[in-house]
This record gives sequence, structure tokens and C-alpha cells, in this order.
Amino acid sequence: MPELPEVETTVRGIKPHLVSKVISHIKVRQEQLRWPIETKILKQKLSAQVIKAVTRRAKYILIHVSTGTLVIHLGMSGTLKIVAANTPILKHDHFDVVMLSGQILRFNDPRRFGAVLFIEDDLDLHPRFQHLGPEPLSKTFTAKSLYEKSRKHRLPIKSFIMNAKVVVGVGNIYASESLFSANIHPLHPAHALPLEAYKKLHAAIQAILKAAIKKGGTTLKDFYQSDGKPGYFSQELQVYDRAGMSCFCCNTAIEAIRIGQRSSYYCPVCQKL
DNA sequence: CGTAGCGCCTGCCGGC
DNA sequence: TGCCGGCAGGCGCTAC
Repeated sequence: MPELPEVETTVRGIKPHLVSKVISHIKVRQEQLRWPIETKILKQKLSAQVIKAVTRRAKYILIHVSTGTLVIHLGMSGTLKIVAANTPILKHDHFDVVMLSGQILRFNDPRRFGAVLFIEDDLDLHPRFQHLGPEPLSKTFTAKSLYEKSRKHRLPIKSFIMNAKVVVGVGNIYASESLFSANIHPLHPAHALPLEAYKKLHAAIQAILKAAIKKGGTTLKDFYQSDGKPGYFSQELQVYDRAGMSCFCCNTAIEAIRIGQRSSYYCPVCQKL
């Protein structure tokens, strides 16, 4: 379940194996992902290209070459791994970028919610990227801007911070965790929270994402192995998936509710804001 | 415009 | 034992 820390960990893991490498060819085994893979275009635009950089925007992994950008989204269940030539194909191995060296960047995604696309134009102008909000760990993401955006939104604060136009990279798990840390009830209407609450929330989002990325970083070596499980789940989640269990802070039973079709968890005593 | 709800897809788990 | 329903969830789409 890749959230932003797992995507960032993936980028850091694969980057050293890709930058400055020459692409030999690509291999597509399953075109039907979130959007159909345009195999012909990918083959044309990526063959013989040198990888210039590997970066991330929101939860999109960006592999830059001179003809454009290969964009990979892990969706719900996707993983990217660097594997050696001749590594056996596993179920759901949908897409390979094969390097001249023989090393392969391999995309596996059981649920096929992920995406692989090629964008030739400036990414910031592309419809998929132009409306994205600030990166949560950048200076453009501030408590004040978050507060100001919230004034015209009456929806629950949890749904508000999960909106990619507001801030990118806050998925279901970290939305619950951030709100717990900031002592904010997940159903509180966004526009009704004061600036002080947004200061706490902003700080919580940054601290929790940073901590999770730091944890993920400890398993970077796994990206060159067969089991590429990033370790961010080992981070101690305070409320997520802990319905009925004791709050680590006050011992009250954690409650589970549905907000916008998403499972949500909170402590009814600690989160009164 | 903001908001709510749906669907994509497979694997897993609990209940019968 | 095997089947089936429900859930997991990022994100774009549609409808109001």
C-alpha cells in the first residue's frame, strides 16, 4: 500500500542503479493497468536513451530521459525493483525497463491500479500534474496556506488533507495518523478549524512523513533483492487499523468510522479539536 | 464551483 | 472443504 514514504523510498532505492545508465529496450507483458500502456510510444521514446535523473512528484515516480519522462505510479499494490538479467518472471510482472548492462527495472502490480505512461511535454503543464498541490515536505506547504485553502471547504478535515489539490502525498494511513498527532477529530469540518489547529496539523504531517521516510530508508538494500518490502510499516502506527485497541496515549479504545468511503481511525478522547 | 459516490482490480479473510 | 461477500485503497470520473 504505497503511500508517499514508500514511493520516496522506492525512488531512493532505484535511483543509484538507473542514473547515467543506457536503456536497451522495454518489455510489456500486461498493457491493461489504470490506463493502458502505450507500448509503441514507450518503445520508440525509451530505446537507447540515457537516464538523466530519477525524481518524484506526489506519488508519481519520474524517470527523465532526453525525449521526455517515463511516469510510473505504484497505485495500491505496485512495486518497482532492480533485478539482474535472467531473473524469473513472476505473476503480475507487467513491465520491464532493460538496461544495456542487463539490469532490469521491473514493475509488479497484482491489483493493476498502477500506471506507466510517457510524457513528452513539460510535466508542470500536463493535465495530470498541473493541478497538484504542494509537496508536503517542501517550503511551499505552509500552515497558513493550508488554513487559507480550508476556508471554503466544509468537508471533513480528513477528506480535505487527502485531496491532492490541497497537498499531495497524504494517503489514508497518514491522514489518520497526522490527525491523531494533531489532536484533531477526523470529521471536523475543514473550514471550522482555527489557524492554530492547522499549525499543529501541518507540523504533524511533516514530522510523520519524515519519520516514515527515515524508516523506509533502512531497507534500501532490499530494492536489489527479490523481496523489496520497504520497512515503513514497521513504524508504529498510533491509530490506523487499531479499532478497539487501547490508545497509546490515554488507553481509550480506538474507534473506526467510514469517511468518504475510507476506513478511518481515531481516539475519541485525544482527538477533540 | 464543491462535494459525494462509484469503479477499476486482485488477494485475503471471515463466515457459513 | 469450498464458496462467497466484503474489504483494502489512489485517483479519475460522473452527477448533483
